[in-house]
Amino acid sequence: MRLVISRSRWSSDFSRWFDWVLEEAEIYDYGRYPVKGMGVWMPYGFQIRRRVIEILRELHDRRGHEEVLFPILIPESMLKRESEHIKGFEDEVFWVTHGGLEPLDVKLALRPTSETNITYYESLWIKSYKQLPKKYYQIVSVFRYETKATRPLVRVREITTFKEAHTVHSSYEDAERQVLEAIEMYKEFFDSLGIPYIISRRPEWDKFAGALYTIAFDTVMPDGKVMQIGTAHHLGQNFTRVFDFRIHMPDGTMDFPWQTSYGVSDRVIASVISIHGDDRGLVLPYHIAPIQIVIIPIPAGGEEERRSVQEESRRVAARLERAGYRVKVDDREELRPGAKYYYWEARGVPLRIDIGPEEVSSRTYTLVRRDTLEKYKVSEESLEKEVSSILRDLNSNLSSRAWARLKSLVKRARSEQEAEEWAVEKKGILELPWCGNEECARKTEEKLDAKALGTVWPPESAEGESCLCGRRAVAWMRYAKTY
RNA sequence: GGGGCCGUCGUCUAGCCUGGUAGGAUGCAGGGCUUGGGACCCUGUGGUCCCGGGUUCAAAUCCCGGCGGCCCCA
Repeated sequence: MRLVISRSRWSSDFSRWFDWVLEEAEIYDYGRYPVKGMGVWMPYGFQIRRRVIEILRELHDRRGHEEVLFPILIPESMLKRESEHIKGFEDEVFWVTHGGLEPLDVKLALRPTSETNITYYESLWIKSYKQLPKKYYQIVSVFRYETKATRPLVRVREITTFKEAHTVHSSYEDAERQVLEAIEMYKEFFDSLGIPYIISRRPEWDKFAGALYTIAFDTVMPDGKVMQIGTAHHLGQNFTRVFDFRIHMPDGTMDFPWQTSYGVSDRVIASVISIHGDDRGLVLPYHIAPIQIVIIPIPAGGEEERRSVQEESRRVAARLERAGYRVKVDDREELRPGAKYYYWEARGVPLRIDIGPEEVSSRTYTLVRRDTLEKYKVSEESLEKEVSSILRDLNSNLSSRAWARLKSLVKRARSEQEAEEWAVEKKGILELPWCGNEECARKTEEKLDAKALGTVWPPESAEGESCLCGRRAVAWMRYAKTY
């Protein structure tokens, strides 16, 4: 029997596919909790999440970031200190207004993000340029009172996995260097998960509330819509000024230091699930898979054969565990092998090993990789070598398949006609020459019924091109339907 | 922000229009028979019909409000 992978439901009915896979693979139980926009991480999903978080920790620690943990409640006066910041968030803050039966005299916000309370503490801890640069991060829940339709992991009211980094610097330039480091870190992070991305400088009117500028990572989901998966902000002195956070500078003066912040969220997990999946369910890169190898004993034949299949399965499991893999023998007697194949395929286990009387007598194993469903006959001696090479190949295949898809969905157009052709389907990202005027981009947004993501980053001049308005273009502006 | 659809065992769903015994499938548990791509048979288990109010002799069903989910448009 020849098995082929199919991705028709995955691409044409993505929304339902996504809900289905979260439930079927026991990742995130959404829609039953009696508070809108909140869900429950189930054990299997939690393990995936934990491994993704560990990658983030390792990355930040290695680059000199220190993990901290700030309170979840922020007093109103503190959150409102920076006026642009609060303007950007005020319509989506959850407020704690009572303690028991008593109304509080100071309202407390459930943090939507932590620039304010962290800056306040930095101002207490940091007195001199000699302490800089300083890089903190925390991985916490943040809350946003979403009024639009919510979606599991993508648009929720409790973002349960918010990695926010906050840094302090003695100059504008050093903070800018930090934004570049953040971009390098996120590239490394998304590359390790095989998630393809494009990097844009968000338009002025869509930057983070309180930032000088925002650099964003976006990816394209199976339905062709674009999702923001990471951002890095140069905060300038906006927050340090309002918290009167001044330090001793090398020249003996006192001045406000410069800051950056950058974050990723649950959406990373949503995208790793979505981008690599297929009609059978999840396909997980092996380093984040809770179970990397599942062994299915095929208990055919007589008593004798069945026992030797059992023993061989356990022996192989032990052997692979010694080699460092997370292995599971599915010896449930109530399910037949076929049902187990579907079960583990839905959960995205990267590699399956079938062991039946045939394998035992021929001293071979049958390996089936999840991404392509290809079968390999492997000799007893070469087991570890083959497993390792298949798993590495699976990861790189996931990545290149995803990158190829993303690249095919980024289109550069030069005329209104080409732009209109794109707008028929609106799949992926459209790049157009842009004159630099907000009004012009706004009009194009309206015309295309798409959102301006920002300009190509690193900056690429659009010399010789002209904007749709006829003026000389200065940059490439990206447009897309977004989540 | 605007519009539409929907909420019944863990899950999917019938019943609702035309008010009167909540039924099926799947899952789960036990047993039998099987086991190389979702087997089958028997038995059992499982429901505050989303919540609150109203109408009625009687509400899953009709009406109002709330909560929650999905889809489309902006």
